[in-house]
Formats: sequence, structure tokens, C-alpha cells
Amino acid sequence: MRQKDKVTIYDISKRLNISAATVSRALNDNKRVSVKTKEMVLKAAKEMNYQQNALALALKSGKTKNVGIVVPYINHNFFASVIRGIEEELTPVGYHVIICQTHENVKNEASQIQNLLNTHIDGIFISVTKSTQDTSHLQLIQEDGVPLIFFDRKKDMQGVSSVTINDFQGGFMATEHLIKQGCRDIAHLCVDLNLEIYRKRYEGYLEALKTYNLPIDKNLLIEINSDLDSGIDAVKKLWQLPKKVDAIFSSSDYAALGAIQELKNRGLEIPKDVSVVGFSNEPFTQYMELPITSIDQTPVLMGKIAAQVFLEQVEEKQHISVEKKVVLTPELYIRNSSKRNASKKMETFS
Amino acid sequence: MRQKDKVTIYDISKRLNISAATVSRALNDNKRVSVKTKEMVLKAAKEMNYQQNALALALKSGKTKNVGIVVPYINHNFFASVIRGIEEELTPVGYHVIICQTHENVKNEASQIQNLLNTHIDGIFISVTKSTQDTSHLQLIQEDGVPLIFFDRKKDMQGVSSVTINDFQGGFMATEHLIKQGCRDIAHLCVDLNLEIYRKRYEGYLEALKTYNLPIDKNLLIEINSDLDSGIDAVKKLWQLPKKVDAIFSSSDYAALGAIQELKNRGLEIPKDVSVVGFSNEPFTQYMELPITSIDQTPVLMGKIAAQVFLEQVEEKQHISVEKKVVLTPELYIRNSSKRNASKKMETFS
DNA sequence: TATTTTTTTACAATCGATTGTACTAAAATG
DNA sequence: CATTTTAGTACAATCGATTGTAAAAAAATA
Repeated sequence: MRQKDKVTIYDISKRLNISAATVSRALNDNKRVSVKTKEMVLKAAKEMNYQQNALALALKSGKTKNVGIVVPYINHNFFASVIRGIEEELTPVGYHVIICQTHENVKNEASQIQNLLNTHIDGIFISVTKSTQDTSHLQLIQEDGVPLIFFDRKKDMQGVSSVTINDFQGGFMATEHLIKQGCRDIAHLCVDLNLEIYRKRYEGYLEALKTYNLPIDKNLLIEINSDLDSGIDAVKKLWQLPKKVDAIFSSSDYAALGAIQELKNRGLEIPKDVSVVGFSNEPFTQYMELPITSIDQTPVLMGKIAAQVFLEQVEEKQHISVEKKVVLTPELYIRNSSKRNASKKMETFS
Repeated sequence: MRQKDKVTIYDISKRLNISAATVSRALNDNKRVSVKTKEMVLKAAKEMNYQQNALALALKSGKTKNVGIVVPYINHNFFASVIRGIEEELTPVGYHVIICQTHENVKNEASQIQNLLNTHIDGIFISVTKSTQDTSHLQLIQEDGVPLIFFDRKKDMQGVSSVTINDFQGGFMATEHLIKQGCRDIAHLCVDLNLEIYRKRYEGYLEALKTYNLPIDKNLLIEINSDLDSGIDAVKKLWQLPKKVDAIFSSSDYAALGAIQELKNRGLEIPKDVSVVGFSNEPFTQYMELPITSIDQTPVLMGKIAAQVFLEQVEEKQHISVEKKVVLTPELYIRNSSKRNASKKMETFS
């Protein structure tokens, strides 16, 4: 059976000697069709293995039952997990999910969006690139009347919903945890402060220090990229300072790992001499010999909530698309890289 | 501009006082339209910001420029990377990628496929679930005349192309490497031997032992799941044997990690006492304090090749869809978990 | 039985682009 | 100048499903 052999309502109508319109109405359980005819049509449809042509429907209705997801990288655990969450929520209600990646490039972002709009998508989920400043390509989505939902990395746009985590709280929790473990001189490795998510984590860190009456030392703020080498470099910089820190809170798990490696190289004991906390709860953090304490961003949940927000917006009959800002609470996973009480002897892995 | 405000060829035709057919032909650079008219139409189209309606085109042509990818889990590094490869290859030529995950459940697999076929997909890429035995849902794809391409986990079906890695060679390489490091009693942790990929790795392991005239001891074959605990259990079982092994080749990186942890718990030195090699080159293997030697499956490349095979098949004018079996060569990444020469002192991480 | 009301079904337009056929010009030929 | 050829354009059908309007058939009423 090739595509062209697909059964249509016309085939059914011919076989039953009724009009295609009646077949269509019968299939849609319209009251204008007699019960007898309905049964007849339904039976024939089943026998002939009729499948509704989604394209024709989409052309007529303007709804494709497809949504687009735009992320920097699809194979990063965080984004893949958000996508999974969205997918799990939308597939059961008949949507398909189209994935696009931008490689952190705004130009790609714009063209992917243009592409999606052209495909007549029913909605777009996006986590913007690090370099996205101008939002004109995002406004195109609004102008087309397509629901738009930000997750994690958002831009401030009127009428656009978003699902994020409370990065401020995450930063606070991480720092507070370190303080409660007895740490007093806590360094912070931060990624680009121009980005809201990283800035908020930094502000949370500051707030925790303030709350517990600890001094704030600007020298303990090190700017990094989100990679292993940055963590190594950061420790090298920190150890050039006269006063040595006894804890590091890194906005990146990768940098936290690099920091740990460099600290060990210098013969320091973790967490006894220096405690370390990361951010993102990347899978590897729990697999390490020395598992790393980290903040979990609940990405699957984030995806699910984003999907729910979308569905609400779509089903909103009155088109009063109220913007909705959902902020999820991050979770602290305490592991051996910061567990001072349990650190006399290194526990079994896991 | 709402959906309905989208500019159509009729809008252009009205403005220029010509027929829509001429506009269509002009836009498609048909020779039956004069150069003057073409220029006029192109100019108007640009001014009015005309965008071709992909749905109408799809309905007419039967081609949607969408492909489906079906995988067990989208947020597993391997699959996410293959998807990325496919996406990178197909997006530039105008395709969109629709992702479906099966959660290793055949029933989901069947319904996802049914869904995709219903959406008039131009092709389907699939890595089947572990439990997929019956292939009737896959045959539906063929019967619909939709190109089907297997990657990694395939089924033997006539006329269906596939892209896999040479698992036999991977098993051989891993084992040979251990032998060359001086190991003589090599255990193998294997996942379900009913699955071709795992069975081939096992066969590669056997072949390497044979090649180097090492005895084959069935007691050194331990069946595992692909997780950390399985690795721990495997070592416990192995250490109940009278003779202790000096190397472990695991078909799973996770189990390899578990094995390493258990070995360390027992006070054994790695790689001096026992060398360990994993499979898949999961990202965490290189981040460990003791980085793990592993076999890389080049997933991004696998995706790209799969996409190319698909494109060839689609562009095949004569519909002589020749089945094509591409087998990629795996790569061995040697790291400290098996590097005996360099193991007097543990090297810096990375 | 005649008329009105209700039920049921058919016709035709629509969504937007493509394409075979037909027709009207203009250019080329005798 | 008349006729043939060619270029350029218009008309209409098509893809498959939906839906407003009209018409036919059946049922209910006078």
C-alpha cells in the first residue's frame, strides 16, 4: 500500500453510495447523521482501514498538532530531559514534537524559528542562546499568533509565558549548605553575569553570605566558562590569593569537577579542606568516586510544566492569552564533595 | 499578523492582475512564464512577505519534508547524539525532524510508528527496543512505501537499510588492548546475548582470546544489565571464583564503573591489579578521577550517515530502493583504567 | 389527505499550491 | 498579407476533509 492507496472518505462514500460529506459527519459523530448511517460508515471505515489525512485536516483547520522546541544543543542532558518532559506530556494528547538546535548561534535560532513558523506549528518552546540579545525573531512568533513559551533561558517579553527554576534560591541553598557545613570563606565560580540565570545564582550566593553575616570578598568571585578547564584555572587563581578559601560554589558542574581535580592535585582533601558544590546535577556528578553535591533543575518536570502551560494557552477559548510565569524550586543533592560530617572515611560510592 | 493573514499566491495574483497559476509558475521558475512577469512576481512576493504554505504543498505533493526518529530514550547520550547527527544533515536540505521515544516498550514503538505514518512522514529512522521481536509494526512502514532506516539496534528485514557499528570489532579491539597490556584472565560482562549488538561484542571478545591463544573460561562470562549495580554484583561473583581475573571488559560503561568501584572497595589497584574497559564512551568515562577506557560508537557520525542513506533512497528516482548496510568502525579510547605502562603514578586527570 | 415540521442527505465552496489543457496573443514563415 | 508556430497566460481540476446551504425524504400535525 503506497501513500496514494490510502483510503479516503471518498472511497468510503463510493462504497456506501452516500456523499463524502455524510461520511465526514458520521465520523465526527455529527447529530445531523442518522444512527444507522453512522454505524454503517464506522463499520466500513474500520473494514477499509481508513485513516484520517492529517495534512488535509491541518490545511483546513490551520492546526497541525505539531509543536517546535528550540534549544542550543539537543544532546546536552539538561535540554534532552526538558524535551523528554514536553514530549511525555504532549504525545498522549496527539501532538508531535519537532526539535531544532541552534548551537548557541542567534542566526540559527532565527532561521529555525522562521522554518517552524513556515511549517505551521501550533506552538514554540524555546531556551534561547547565550548570545540572544535582540528579540525581533521572537516577536515574529507573537505576530503570527503562535503560542510561545520560554523555559530556563528566557527573555522578558510581554505576553509570553515562561517556566524557569528559581536560580536565586538555588544559589542561596548551595551557599547556605556550605555555611552550615562550617565553611566561612566561600568562593563562587560564575558564568557570564549578563545572563539572568547565572546572575541570579550569584545574587543568591551573596544573599546567603549576608544572611549569615559573612563578609563579602570580591576576590572570591571568579568568572568561568562552563567547562572543566575553567574550574582548574579558577583554583589556580584562588590559590594565588593570600587567604585560602574553604569552599567553592560553582555555577557549573563541569567547572566544579575541574576544581576538584586541581584541588586534589594540590594535595588538598575534599571536603575536609575544601568543600565543593556544583550546579545542574549533571549525571556524572553522582557517578564520581567522590560524588559531587549539586543543584538539580528538575528538567523533566520543567518540560512537563511547560507543556501544560502551552495546553492551557491553546485551549483558552477566549484568546485572552494571559502570560504565566512558573518558577520551579531547585533541589539540593548533598553528596560527599561537601558532606563534612560523614567525611572521616570516604563512604562507598553511589 | 495571524495565521489567516498569511499572504497566498492568490493575494499576489490579485495585486498583479494575473492568475494564481502564473504566480505559482513564476515562483517555481517555470519556462512558460516570461522573464518580465517572473521579476514582477518575485518583487511583489518579497514586498508582501510571501511564504509558501508547506501544508498545501504537502497535501498536493504527498511529501511533508518531515522525518520521524524513534528511539528508546531521547535523553540518553548515545541516542541524543545520533539524533543530532541526523538533524544536522537533514535540516540544511529542508527537512524537519520529529522525535519519538518508546521507553523500551514495544507497544509504544508500534503506536508511535502508527502515529508517524498517519502524519505523512517522508521517512523513519529507528533504533528498536530491547524487547522488539515481532516486526509486523515495522512492516507497516514498508507497506506504506515509507523509507525505513535502522541505526544501531536493527532487525533483519529485507529491503531495509541500516547503519550500525562493528560490534564484533569493538569487542575484539577492547579485548586485544587488554591482552597487549599484559592481561591474561579477562572477564566479560555482557548484556542480553539475544541482542545482536551485545552478542557480537561477546564474539569479538572470544575471537581475540582465540587469536592470542588464551584459554576460554565460561565462568568469566557474567550476564549483567546496563547499570552500575550490575557491575558491582559482577565483581562479587567473579571474586567467588578460585582464580582471580586481571581484567574486565564490560559491554556497558555503567557496569564498568560499578566494577571499578567494587574493585577499589576490595583494595585492588586499577589498572595494576585489574584493568577495566567499558563500551559506549559515555561522557562520564572521561570525567572520572580514574578515566575509563572505552569503545566509542561515533553516534553523531552514525546519525549523519543514516541521514545520507535516507537522502539517497529518497532521491532514487527509479524507486529501486537498494538496501544498504553501513557498518562503522568503532574507536578505542585508551584511558587510565587500563593503561598499565603509565600507571606507576596516577596521571593528572583528563 | 394536505400541509407543516423535522430528519437526513447531497451539493458546492473552502483551505493553498500545482499542473494539464486550452486559449490568446505575438513572432516567424511562406 | 495570410498562415503557421511559439510564447505567455488563464481556466479548472486536484490533493482530503470540513461545513454552510439547499433539497429531498420522512414524520408529525391539522
